[in-house]
Amino acid sequence: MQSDSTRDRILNAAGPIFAQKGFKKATVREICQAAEVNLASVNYYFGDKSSLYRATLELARQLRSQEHPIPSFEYGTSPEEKLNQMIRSLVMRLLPQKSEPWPVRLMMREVFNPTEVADDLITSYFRPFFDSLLTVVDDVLGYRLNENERTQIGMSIIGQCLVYRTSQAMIQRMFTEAERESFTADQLTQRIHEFTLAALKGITPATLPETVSINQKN
Amino acid sequence: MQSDSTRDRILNAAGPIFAQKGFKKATVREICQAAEVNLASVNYYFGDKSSLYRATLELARQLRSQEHPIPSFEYGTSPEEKLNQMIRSLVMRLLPQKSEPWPVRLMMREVFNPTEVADDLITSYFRPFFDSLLTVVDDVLGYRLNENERTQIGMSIIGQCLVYRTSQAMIQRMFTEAERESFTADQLTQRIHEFTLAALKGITPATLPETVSINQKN
DNA sequence: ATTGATTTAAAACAAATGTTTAATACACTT
DNA sequence: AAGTGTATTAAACATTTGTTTTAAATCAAT
Repeated sequence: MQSDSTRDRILNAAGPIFAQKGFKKATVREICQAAEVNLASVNYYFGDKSSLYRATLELARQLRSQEHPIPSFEYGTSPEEKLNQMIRSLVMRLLPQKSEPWPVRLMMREVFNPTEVADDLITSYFRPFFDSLLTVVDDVLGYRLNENERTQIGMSIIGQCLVYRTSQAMIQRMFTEAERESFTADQLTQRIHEFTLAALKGITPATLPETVSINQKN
Repeated sequence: MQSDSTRDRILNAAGPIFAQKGFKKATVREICQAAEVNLASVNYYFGDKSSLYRATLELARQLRSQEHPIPSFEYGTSPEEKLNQMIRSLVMRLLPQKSEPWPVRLMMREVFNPTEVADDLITSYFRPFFDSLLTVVDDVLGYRLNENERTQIGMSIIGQCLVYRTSQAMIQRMFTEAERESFTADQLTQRIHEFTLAALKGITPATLPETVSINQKN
């Protein structure tokens, strides 16, 4: 199938444009011009603009998931080290890089300004990560908090990481370039890890039904 | 001047619509219909759509700033209590409420998806809050961290609060309605406060003049 | 090479939308 | 009451943009 050439050119051109401008602001003409194909090609190959968007998002997920899987830990990894890896994984995904791959940006856009494709993306991509993170929290604590507190602590952790993406605009305007350059993945990972670890160590389980000890202990 | 009537009707109608749909998706026709004025009135009174948007944002800021000033503390307030109040202030502003006032939503939209009016909004509205928060952090610690760490700890705190707004879509899809209902301002304030306080207490300052990382591997 | 399907190309179409115009109504002054 | 400046209205205009059409070109198989 040599259709590959044109169809793929559209897909590859649409990715960065959708990622940068979003579904509404990106125009079919713009995409076709970037792909150097005729205006009608989008409708020919994808039916309409929406379907092209879905196809682009699907491609993004494929490219991305094989690149940044949820961390899997080797036997013997300490809970603290697991937590560190989870945080690093989050920060690495979220931190806006110089040449940020468009799949990341597109998926982020979809998550924070969902159209209608977001459901699947979240349940199959973020939810598992979140659950995995909570398990690590259990590990660090040595016991499992009640659901409510457990969830909100998870939110506190990802909140610390997310803010560096969601508030990009704010950061850009609140800090000098020099300050911003210190926001490296390594440094942020370390700081968030330290902050979180200290918080977990110091937490007194607010609601104490008999906190059941879980996993390997015992 | 009975023009007041029409001009104000436009402004008041534009507020909620811009807040909900953003500048691009909100249409002049829609606004005029809601205001029950003629289509041409927007251009007659404001020149063009952009100017109307700016006027709306200006109104939003006026309405809002007199309602939620930065907390000022009475003499004798403990550092911990100050921190609690700052966090509460943030959470209250950020938590999506059932009947959320449109000025909040509009300003949030502008902050996270800035058009070009955002600069002023951030420097005059958020930056002072952030500085104030950092001062409270100094108080709680009893000393002042180096700029870098101090800033990033501030980010960790506001990140915990911001996430409940920026990730609304994610939250809606990751948690059941019952779980979400436990995300009350009071409870979140308490949790974030506890988490943050524990983190601050447990932090080992890397504030020595030389930036020596103290990551003690275990 | 012929034929039939597929792909590309240019133009046209239709709907949405910001803006302008030109006529009319209104209120207030003289 | 006439006049004048302001406010309102309906219609038109111009542009953008997603989509469709129709014809030409290309390719693969017989």
